[in-house]
Amino acid sequence: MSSVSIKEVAARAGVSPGTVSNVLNRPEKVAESTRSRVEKAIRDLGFVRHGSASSLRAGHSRTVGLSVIDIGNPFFTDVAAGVEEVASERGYAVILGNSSGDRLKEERNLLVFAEQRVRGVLITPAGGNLAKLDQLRERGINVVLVDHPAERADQCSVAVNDITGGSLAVSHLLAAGAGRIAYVTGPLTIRQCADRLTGAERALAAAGRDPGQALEEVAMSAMNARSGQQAAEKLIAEGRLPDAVFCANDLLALGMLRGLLHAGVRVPQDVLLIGYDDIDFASASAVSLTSIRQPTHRLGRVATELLLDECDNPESHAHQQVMFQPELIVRESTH
Amino acid sequence: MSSVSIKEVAARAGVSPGTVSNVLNRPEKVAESTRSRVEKAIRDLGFVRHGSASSLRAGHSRTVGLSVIDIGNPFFTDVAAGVEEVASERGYAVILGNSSGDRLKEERNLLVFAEQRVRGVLITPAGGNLAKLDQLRERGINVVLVDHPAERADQCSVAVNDITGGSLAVSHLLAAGAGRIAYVTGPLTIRQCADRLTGAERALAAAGRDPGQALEEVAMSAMNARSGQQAAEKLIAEGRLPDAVFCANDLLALGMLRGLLHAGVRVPQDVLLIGYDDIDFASASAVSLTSIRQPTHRLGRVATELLLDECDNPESHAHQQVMFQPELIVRESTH
DNA sequence: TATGCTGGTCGAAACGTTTTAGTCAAAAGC
DNA sequence: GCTTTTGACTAAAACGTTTCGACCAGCATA
Repeated sequence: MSSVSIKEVAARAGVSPGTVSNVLNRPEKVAESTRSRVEKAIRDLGFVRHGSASSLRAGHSRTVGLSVIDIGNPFFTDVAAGVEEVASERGYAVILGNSSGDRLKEERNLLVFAEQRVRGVLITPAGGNLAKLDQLRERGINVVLVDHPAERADQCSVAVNDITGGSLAVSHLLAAGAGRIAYVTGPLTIRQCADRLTGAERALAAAGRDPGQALEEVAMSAMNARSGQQAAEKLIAEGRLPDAVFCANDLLALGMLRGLLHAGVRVPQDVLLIGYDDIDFASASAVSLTSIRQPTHRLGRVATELLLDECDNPESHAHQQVMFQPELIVRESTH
Repeated sequence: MSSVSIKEVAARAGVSPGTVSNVLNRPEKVAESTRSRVEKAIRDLGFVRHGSASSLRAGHSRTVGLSVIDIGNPFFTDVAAGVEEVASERGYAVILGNSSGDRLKEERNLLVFAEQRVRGVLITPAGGNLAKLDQLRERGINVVLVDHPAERADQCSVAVNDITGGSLAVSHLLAAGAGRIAYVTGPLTIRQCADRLTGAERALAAAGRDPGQALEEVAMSAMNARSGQQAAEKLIAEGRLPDAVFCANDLLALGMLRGLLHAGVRVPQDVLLIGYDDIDFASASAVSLTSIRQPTHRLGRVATELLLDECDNPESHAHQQVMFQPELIVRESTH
């Protein structure tokens, strides 16, 4: 109820409001003695700066918006944790938006961000709203793309090379002796899924195989464990079990694993299995899962650092399109 | 850059700023013809209300703070998804804070929330900061406790009965023929862990067993899969494998499962296993996991509804301490 | 002694809304 | 036909900061 304002602090410390503001924002500008007097008044009165008033006058807030595709996916959760970490270190608050892959929902999130006059936006675009993002930029809100390489050079982005990832996975399967490989994926309209496929095909070509022969695509509509299990059942029912299965994410792979084991197919003896993302649960499954690790947490951290750098040093800031490299983590499922 | 204000909209529509504000906030108060004229001006100019200015003057923002203990835990993720859903429906933005179980970090989050003058706070307390929460309330910021029953009647809380949950788990194990049961848990200073133990003991007592005899506690410092596996290794090494294992959460249970299978112990033939939370991965593990389901998503939704009701209808609002009941989900691991 | 600096502080004008009291014309009540 | 009421709108005062020019004392320079 009783919100103490900067004026009351000023009165108690016997200075002007402007001086209190200086203590808050540029302590070095005010004399030691008055500073400590003001600080005491702040403590005594339990003063807390009014963020809205502050950002109204200052022209910018200390918040960033984060829009993710699926807060339930450990991949995004890890990213979010990294974002929150950096933002918190720098005194920024994170406004969370979950687009659920829905373009309209994502648009609503962006509107909320715009209303809050966030300092910047971190977004894994669900698709279709790239023009909206440019509008945000025109409004002076910086945008960093997360897990999505920027097409243009005038913006920052942070991503992981999915083509390399796909190659890593398939090369490993080939080295382990696989002949026919199934690629279990989500919709190929999802960039990540498509890129991983490209990588897989390149690895096959590099090994002298014909991708059209050696690789079978199994596209599911969702990318969760249920879909993975359905894919397993399908492969088994149709009697065309491959030597190895490459799943576009770990949730699919875990479902696949369960489906295979359930039908008495042994992993890795009968079928090799590799996932993608290396979520925590990948190592905890009954047959621990070989996977492609992405620096998820790092992704979130770097994206946020880039964003805040762009905010705090607008003229010295150089846009960067950071591309991380994925890493193969070998475990029981291909061993 | 070019932020259009309400004044410019007013000028273009040939009305006063106050009228534009009315169109925004109480459209029914303004005549049809002017309203549509103003709305057109808003669209033409791409006006977006300045949240800070709005909340400065109005005295309250349209944001809520959410402080969770571990954003990496699917339990909290599901809660957060529910929160985000309701908040978004009602036009509120969610400010996310991750306390990592750290009291200082939690305190920092609360400070950020206070600065942002959030309308309310949703928090799963990490411990020790309950006085700080009262301070928030004095400042007029409503607080709803999440997964933590309120001790006093003057506040809202949403929780799930962990005693019942513990009883459900152990009753089920007893019915399945278990004699000696191990309870693998995190620190018993965590309320949830302690309550689940209490429930377990009650179930034993109700079945005429002596809890001191039939139940062995194995307390680990962390509640993740790694700890679960360590617990399994410990039980096996010491040669005191029980008939059944009750884990205080699914992460522990998944680790336990892996540890047992790895050592050639069959689940459920040799040892029955039950977890807690029923996270998605529980059903996707190689031996699907019997677990205690909590209405996680619901928890988040109801907590947010309660909070926003308290904010929007301060006088008619009745504080509620909602207690949900957990549910036993039987799967292969006890079958 | 006059002049220019400098470090420290002050006062007041913003920032973009919301809200309250007030204006004014037209409709309604008697 | 006069007052009241109503409906639609306006003008201006807040809300709590930040920032900018002004100010002033003290000190060094000339």
